[in-house]
Amino acid sequence: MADLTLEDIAKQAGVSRSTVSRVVNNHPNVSDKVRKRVLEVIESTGYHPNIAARTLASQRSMMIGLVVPRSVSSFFTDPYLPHLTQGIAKRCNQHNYTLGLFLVGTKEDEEKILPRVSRSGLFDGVLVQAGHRGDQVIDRLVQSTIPLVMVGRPFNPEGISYIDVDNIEGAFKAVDHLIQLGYQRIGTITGITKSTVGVDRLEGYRKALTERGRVVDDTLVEEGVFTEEGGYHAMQRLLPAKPDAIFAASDIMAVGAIRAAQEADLRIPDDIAFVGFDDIPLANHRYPKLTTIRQPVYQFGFSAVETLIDLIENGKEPTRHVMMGTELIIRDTCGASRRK
Amino acid sequence: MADLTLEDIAKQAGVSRSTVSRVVNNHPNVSDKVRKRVLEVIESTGYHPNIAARTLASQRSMMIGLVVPRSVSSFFTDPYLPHLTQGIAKRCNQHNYTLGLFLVGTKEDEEKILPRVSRSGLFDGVLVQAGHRGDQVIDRLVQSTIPLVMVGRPFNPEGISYIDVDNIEGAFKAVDHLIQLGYQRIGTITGITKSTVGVDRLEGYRKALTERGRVVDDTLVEEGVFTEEGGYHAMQRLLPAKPDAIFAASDIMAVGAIRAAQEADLRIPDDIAFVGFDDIPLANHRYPKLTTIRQPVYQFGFSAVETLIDLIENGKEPTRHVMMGTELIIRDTCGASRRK
DNA sequence: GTGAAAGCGCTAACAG
DNA sequence: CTGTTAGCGCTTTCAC
Repeated sequence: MADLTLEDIAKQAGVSRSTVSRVVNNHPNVSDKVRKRVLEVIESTGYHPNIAARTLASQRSMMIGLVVPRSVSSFFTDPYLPHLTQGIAKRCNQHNYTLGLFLVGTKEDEEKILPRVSRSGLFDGVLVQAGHRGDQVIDRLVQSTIPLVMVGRPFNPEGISYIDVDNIEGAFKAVDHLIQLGYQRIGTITGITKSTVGVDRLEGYRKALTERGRVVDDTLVEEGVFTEEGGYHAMQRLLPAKPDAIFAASDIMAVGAIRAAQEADLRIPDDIAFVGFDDIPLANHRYPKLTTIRQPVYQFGFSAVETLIDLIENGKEPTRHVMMGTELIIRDTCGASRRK
Repeated sequence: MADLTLEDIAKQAGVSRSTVSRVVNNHPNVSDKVRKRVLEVIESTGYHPNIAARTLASQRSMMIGLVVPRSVSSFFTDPYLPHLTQGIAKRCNQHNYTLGLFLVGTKEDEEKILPRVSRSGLFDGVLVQAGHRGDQVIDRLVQSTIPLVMVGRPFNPEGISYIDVDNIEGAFKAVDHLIQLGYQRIGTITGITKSTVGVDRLEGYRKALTERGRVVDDTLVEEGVFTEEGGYHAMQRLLPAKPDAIFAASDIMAVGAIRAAQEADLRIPDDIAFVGFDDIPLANHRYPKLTTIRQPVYQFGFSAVETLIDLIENGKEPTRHVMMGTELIIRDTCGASRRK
């Protein structure tokens, strides 16, 4: 049971260590007879290869790391990351990779984590969630030679593989929907504009208004951090401008914004409409239910893992960019059912 | 930069490999002079030890795994696990441990994950979130010889170290609070009673009623899964019994229950009061704000890691049991401010 | 198709 | 205090 080695199995099966190794690794050059015998011994003994030894000898660990930078503060506030992590974990399992998790909370964490993930050969590759412009961890990881895939477009994407949705287009759909419904004073709560998501969704908002011949009124634009409270406070700042509809750059901010509106005795969607972004489970579990732009977060995880494994096995060049689609999900807060 | 070995450093510093190893591992028997010289070479070359080699030679990987069983379905639905994971990750960093994440989603995952975590020597120990009675993963992990700490009390705790809160006492506090406020028909939405949390919080509910001379009315008790929808549906079943207060065994269920009550045109807390359990961030970001029992989830993570490292370094015997405190957080949904 | 042998990079006695 | 010497358990040429 405990601590069997290749040698032990070899002895019991009456073959050499190499042969057992070949069997374990599914190499072709083993006769069916021998293979069967070895497999039986392995089965009956419950042997499992020692991963550290295998890693040392093969220079492949079959482990990848997921790094969540410090500037991604919302790990347990927003279901986005848990959801992404699930997708990643699932795909790792399917490919027999083990997932290492690195949540960077402080400068101190940063120093401890970086060497462990970028050198030392323990990880074959790294997944990094995009964060704010200038995040140390991201920059330093990108500079290292380890295969790397970012989830979310970085500001400076040269030479970096990443997966993302078209945030401009997604935001465009949201705002255009509000325009079609006849709202006149459409405001937006942008995410942090130190992130590409924040910038892109704001641009989508602008683009929709402009293309429909509206003017962008800066008093209707407020920046918030990507949290419930961020949305709440941004909405409070927005209220004096009397918007009749809001596009919030994330569902969780939309939830906060709605709370602010409700506290100001506004009815939703009669007095003010909302569209969010993400389609988190809560969006469909609120009262009223949130109209939003769905992005396939779980699939991000799948795609990120696939891409990373591709990089590991086939080299980092050329750079891979995967773009995934978004979808407008119409529910109650946009007022579509009453307006049209 | 790339692929330096101990040998390289030794050569450059003019010492033996062992000496460099001693310096790297902070062994005492090295003269200050030599230590300094070696450290300089390490610094200037950017050398980092190869972890696989170290693991193989020392039989210690400095890695622990976190296993989330299949029966814990709410990984991205409830902030509990993300929060716990954060605490664990933080403590791992501080102790220079690397965290491996295993989310068991399907039977298939189970088969792939178990050998990777229980044998193969890759992990020095495992943290397991408690799940339902009879969960395969938990049982099989417990049977293996790997050091293991459960987060949450298992049904059969013999020989198993775990950390938990006193759920009976916590639920007691919640229900007693409602009793003190004068509510007469106090119902409860229990969690899944295939879990110890579910069982214990129900027992706390019963105990509070009984100790205050009330009778437990089974029509006021409904079981739900630990999700928003679970709470929503349980509440719908509870409504005909006309409760005037509800203790929900988790905040997320309370949120669902409140939605059901609101859809039935009940005002909160005037028509019906609510107390939850957990104190998730949302509890304080809802309108009205949720009265709840706070449990120190982040600290669970800390404590679990500490305990596991203790087990790894000092042996699994005797079994460790850590109990942490809960706290009643009074907000709006219990109606305390209006009643008293 | 199979075996022998040389490492992978490090730790840990054991000498000295 | 420092160096020498075995391994740790596996992969991977290279012969046969």
